[in-house]
Amino acid sequence: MGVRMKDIARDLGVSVITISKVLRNHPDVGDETRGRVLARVKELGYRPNLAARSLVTGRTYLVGLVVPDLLHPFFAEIAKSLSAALRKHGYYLIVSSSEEDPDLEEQEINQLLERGLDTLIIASCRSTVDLFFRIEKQNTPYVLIDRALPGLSTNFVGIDDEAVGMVATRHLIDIGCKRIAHIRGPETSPGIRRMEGYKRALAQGGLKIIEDYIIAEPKGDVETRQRGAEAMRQLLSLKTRPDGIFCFNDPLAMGAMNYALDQGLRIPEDIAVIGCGNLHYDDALSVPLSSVNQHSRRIGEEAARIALAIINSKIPPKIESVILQPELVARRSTQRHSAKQATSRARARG
Amino acid sequence: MGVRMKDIARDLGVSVITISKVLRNHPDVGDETRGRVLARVKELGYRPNLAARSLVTGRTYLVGLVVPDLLHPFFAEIAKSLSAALRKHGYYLIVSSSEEDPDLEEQEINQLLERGLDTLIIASCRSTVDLFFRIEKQNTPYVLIDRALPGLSTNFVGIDDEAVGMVATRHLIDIGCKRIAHIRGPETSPGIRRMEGYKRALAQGGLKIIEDYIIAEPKGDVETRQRGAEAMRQLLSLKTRPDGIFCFNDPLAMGAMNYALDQGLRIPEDIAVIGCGNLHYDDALSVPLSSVNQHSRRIGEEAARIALAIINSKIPPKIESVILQPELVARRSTQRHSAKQATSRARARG
DNA sequence: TAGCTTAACGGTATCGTTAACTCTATCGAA
DNA sequence: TTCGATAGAGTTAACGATACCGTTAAGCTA
Repeated sequence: MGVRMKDIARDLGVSVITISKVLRNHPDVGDETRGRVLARVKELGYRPNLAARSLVTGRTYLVGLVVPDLLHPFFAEIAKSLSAALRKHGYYLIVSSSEEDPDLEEQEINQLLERGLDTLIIASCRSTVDLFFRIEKQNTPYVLIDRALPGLSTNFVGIDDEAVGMVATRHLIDIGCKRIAHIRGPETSPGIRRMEGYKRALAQGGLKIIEDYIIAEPKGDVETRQRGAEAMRQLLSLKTRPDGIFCFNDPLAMGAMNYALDQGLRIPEDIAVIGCGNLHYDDALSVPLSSVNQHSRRIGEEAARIALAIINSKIPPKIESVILQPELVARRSTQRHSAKQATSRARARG
Repeated sequence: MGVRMKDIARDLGVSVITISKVLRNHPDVGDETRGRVLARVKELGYRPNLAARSLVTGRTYLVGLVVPDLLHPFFAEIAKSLSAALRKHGYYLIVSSSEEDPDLEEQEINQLLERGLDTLIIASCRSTVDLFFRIEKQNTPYVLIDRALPGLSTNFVGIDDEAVGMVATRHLIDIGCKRIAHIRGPETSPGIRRMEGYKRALAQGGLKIIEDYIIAEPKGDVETRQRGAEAMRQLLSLKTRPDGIFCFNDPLAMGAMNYALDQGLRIPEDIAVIGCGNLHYDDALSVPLSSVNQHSRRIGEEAARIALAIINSKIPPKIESVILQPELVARRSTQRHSAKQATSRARARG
């Protein structure tokens, strides 16, 4: 196809090895020779054949990413920052979406392993660890992100999900909510830990934990927002309805808010709502939604850093765990004490 | 590392070639031998080394995708469906984001070419064709998506952007708008053609084209929504303000809507607004936004089909151009009259 | 001058797979 | 019987790069 080392070597009257050394910055080459080689390399537009290089070095220069949903802005942003960070070091990212389906996730991971990767980065929707033991057997290093797995001590980058639950719930307490409900997420580590944070904040705030106020994410093959609406329906049918709701994520919160608004309730006057994710359209909603920032970009960057560290060290480096702290983003949906602003848009909604 | 063909061959007392033939479904193998090989392959968990395969076949089994913005749901969905479609055929997708920057795009493309790809799929933010001539010289086939380039006859998959402009504008006419404005997108083919469609629909509807009603996308390093708000500000400062607005995309429309609402205007009563993209949060906005569906999933699938066709044909296949037709999604932001009136008008128009 | 170190370069084997042949039975038809 | 066709296997030679080790020449020390 293109021009090979061999061509340049013949051209310059040196050996192929010398070319190879120049390109890899090996010291065993004289300055004059190095200069001639580099000039010719540029002139001929030589590009190394990575397949050949892979074959002998055993590296593929590829990193795989498996996430539950590539369309979710949180994961999309992770993918983007990860890809950019890897690219800077000559590595490329292959992405994969598991659609929150453990079986599909396994299939995707197997396909990626078959492809041959230097590292695998996974936000797993699985609750068991067996698959990961198998990955370890295959000698492909991996980094978990977002979702930790109990009983698996491995590299991890994510947010402190208990703190997420605490920050959000404490904010609701701070604005004066007394009956705070929680719409849960899936039964993965973020879902569990955010609920724990919610409970802990309630306890610290001197509020009782009411089991009826904790709604499991409704099942069914419908959009997340519809599940949020269904959860809100359940909450509103209770004898004493809550006055504040912490939702596992923003789409759930959107669904819940819209259902409440449709029922004629006012947000935040009747019910305050806070989500998590700080999605980029949160402030354009009918009622701008308070949320908790998850630092998706940082997660991608840290995951890239760890991945490269693993790849570049001969011996397995020590296991790293990066836990980021969440950040409250307060908007109108929890703005309990200034009813002034809730005018023009509320009217337009009609 | 893992288990190789050699191991299986030694194990079974046959030659490596036979294993290779079995794995490639070559006919020159007896059924009994084939069975024994497959059984052992499965038992030992053999995975082919793609680097070695690449070296001899000259294929990398990788397809590259370059889009202006990976976080934009339109492109995210294309990436997702493309990746899934390719995976079914043993190909993998590497994604790249150019951030609407032509220079960065060139850099990303060069990096991807260096990596070695079987095909490149590009939604280009460039307006010149020179880069693509260079790509052609490098012998990497490519497919353009979403944005066509004038003077470049090549494989293309996208939507009929003139039809987008016509469908949206005609809808505004149908609901009774008389003074229809347009907030433009970037100066790429979709931006230009949608405006042409807008003008053509106005002409067909017997409305005058008023240059003041055509607002170029405001510049500046701000979010798209803020640009939409700024455009709306300009429109509202006109002596006679428009009563309907077709926006190049949904984020622009969101910004425009929110600005109008904040100014105390009612949507759709005072101004009807329609965007394009049918983003998945359109119906959760303060006023659910009418839009035009761009069939992003189909675009990804068609691009994958063409890419695979190119890869699998020895001779370059004939150039394909797939133009999808847009689809109106009417929501509250254009719900001017009762449904009855709207349909009768549409019927009257023929 | 012998012996040693160091800089600069080259030879050879190898990575795991496939393409393009070649070889050898077996079988049926002439 | 003999010939050729055919099915099923194997032989050989790449593919393009790197690792490992060896070689050479120059410079230095004693």
